[in-house]
Amino acid sequence: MDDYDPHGFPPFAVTVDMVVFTIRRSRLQIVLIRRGAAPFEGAWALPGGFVRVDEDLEDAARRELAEETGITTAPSFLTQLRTYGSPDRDPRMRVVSVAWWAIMPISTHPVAGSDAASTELIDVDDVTAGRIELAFDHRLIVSDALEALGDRLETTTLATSFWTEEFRISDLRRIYETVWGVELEPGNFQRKVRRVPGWLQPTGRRAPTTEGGRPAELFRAEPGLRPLTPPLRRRPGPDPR
Amino acid sequence: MDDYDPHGFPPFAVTVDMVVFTIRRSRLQIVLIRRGAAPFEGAWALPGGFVRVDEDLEDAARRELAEETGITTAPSFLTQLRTYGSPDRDPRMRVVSVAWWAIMPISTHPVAGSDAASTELIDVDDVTAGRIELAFDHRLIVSDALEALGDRLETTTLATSFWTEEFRISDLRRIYETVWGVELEPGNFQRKVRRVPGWLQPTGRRAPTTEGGRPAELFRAEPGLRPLTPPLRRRPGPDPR
DNA sequence: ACAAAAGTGTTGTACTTACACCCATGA
DNA sequence: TCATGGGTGTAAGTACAACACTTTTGT
Repeated sequence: MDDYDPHGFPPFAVTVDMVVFTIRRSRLQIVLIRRGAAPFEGAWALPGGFVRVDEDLEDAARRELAEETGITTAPSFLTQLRTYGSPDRDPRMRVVSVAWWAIMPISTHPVAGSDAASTELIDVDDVTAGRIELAFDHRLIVSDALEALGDRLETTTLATSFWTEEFRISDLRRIYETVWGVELEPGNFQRKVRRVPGWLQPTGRRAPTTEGGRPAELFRAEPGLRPLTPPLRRRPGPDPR
Repeated sequence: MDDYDPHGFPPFAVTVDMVVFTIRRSRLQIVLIRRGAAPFEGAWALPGGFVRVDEDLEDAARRELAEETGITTAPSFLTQLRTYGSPDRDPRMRVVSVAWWAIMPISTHPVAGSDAASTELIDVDDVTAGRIELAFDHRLIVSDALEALGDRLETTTLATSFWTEEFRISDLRRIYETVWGVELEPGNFQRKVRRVPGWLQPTGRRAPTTEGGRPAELFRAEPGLRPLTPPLRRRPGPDPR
């Protein structure tokens, strides 16, 4: 930084973009908004916007999420993804965007239909498969965020951040299946997550049986985030043909 | 981004900072420069500087590394770390810095003493332990980069990027030991890395024996980067007391 | 012969997948 | 009774750490 020049620095705009994951009807979804102005007017886009000059980047992410979507509950998890700054990513000017990803607890998904009329929850599959067009490089950002989420599920207790209330082990399993796009053995999954000391706290209650079958035990998640030892491996074990 | 305002956006400076790892005399080191101007004049700092207005972020990182350190060989690995943008991280103005980390091959470490007189290779330990003071939040950036490096060694074949030429398996083991700060069983390590198909390519040659002992086989690394299956786990296996 | 590093063998334990099987409920 | 999902048992295979042991060089 020897060539530092406080008065002649190039003019950059700095924005934040947010990928907010939630689960609805066993489907992994993200929060999107409809753009009201050019470019990409009418297209779907991630919530986000300008960072203020005295504002921390993470604060900006939280603020823009609340302002643009009407979501008032704080995400149960929020972390930086990476920064996207290709010179041509915005047709009008040079924009560097710091992307974040987050998890919204499931109990708070009256999101769609909130006061922000243009806010919707969209299936991640529809985005990654290209059935939904996103503005700017937002489709790439969503792919990267999905990758990061999948990685964190392997090594940390993050998955339970999708609930503030009770859940069944099969609910937890469906998170993993949805994010990883695989099917997991119910029995083996059960044992693995139960073995993690302290993660799943028994409530003593049982779920009402909905489609037949033995009622499931209900658990509450340990608060906070911890590394999983051993990790829940994504790849189906060793398979060196 | 509905409140997009091309003419009134807040004035941000965007910089890049680089953490460039290399190994010298079995010690993990990073490239640092001496600052020639205020603030932090005379202090150590990471190479880095302003992103140009039409320049890709990664290109800026490579350019600043070359300009500030005189290092002409391209790093064998370069990836984004994260972005640091606390409002008070630079006392003069609002700066958002996109941090990167990289690996320099060992054979190219005539770096210290190159034409950039202020460039030095410094032990990472001296930085993380606070024996060397760094400008701005650069000590935090180094810690985060070290963490990221350790993680990648677990799951990818990245470690061999430290060499362009031949190396011994014990050289490779010392990388892991240095970055993770642990001692590894030579025999077990040997088997694990040999088991990865394609990673270590035999050259048929043997190292001259330096301190006695059977001469080691010399290997060359497979080009590119691959996931390690199974990963080389950092934690000493399962140990649930 | 001895020291030292390279590399292999072996054993007991942990973890995994696959799949059989039992449990507890509603219809 | 049957269907269904919840949950446990079990066996074969993989990976692991620990450590003994053999190999191959220099002195």
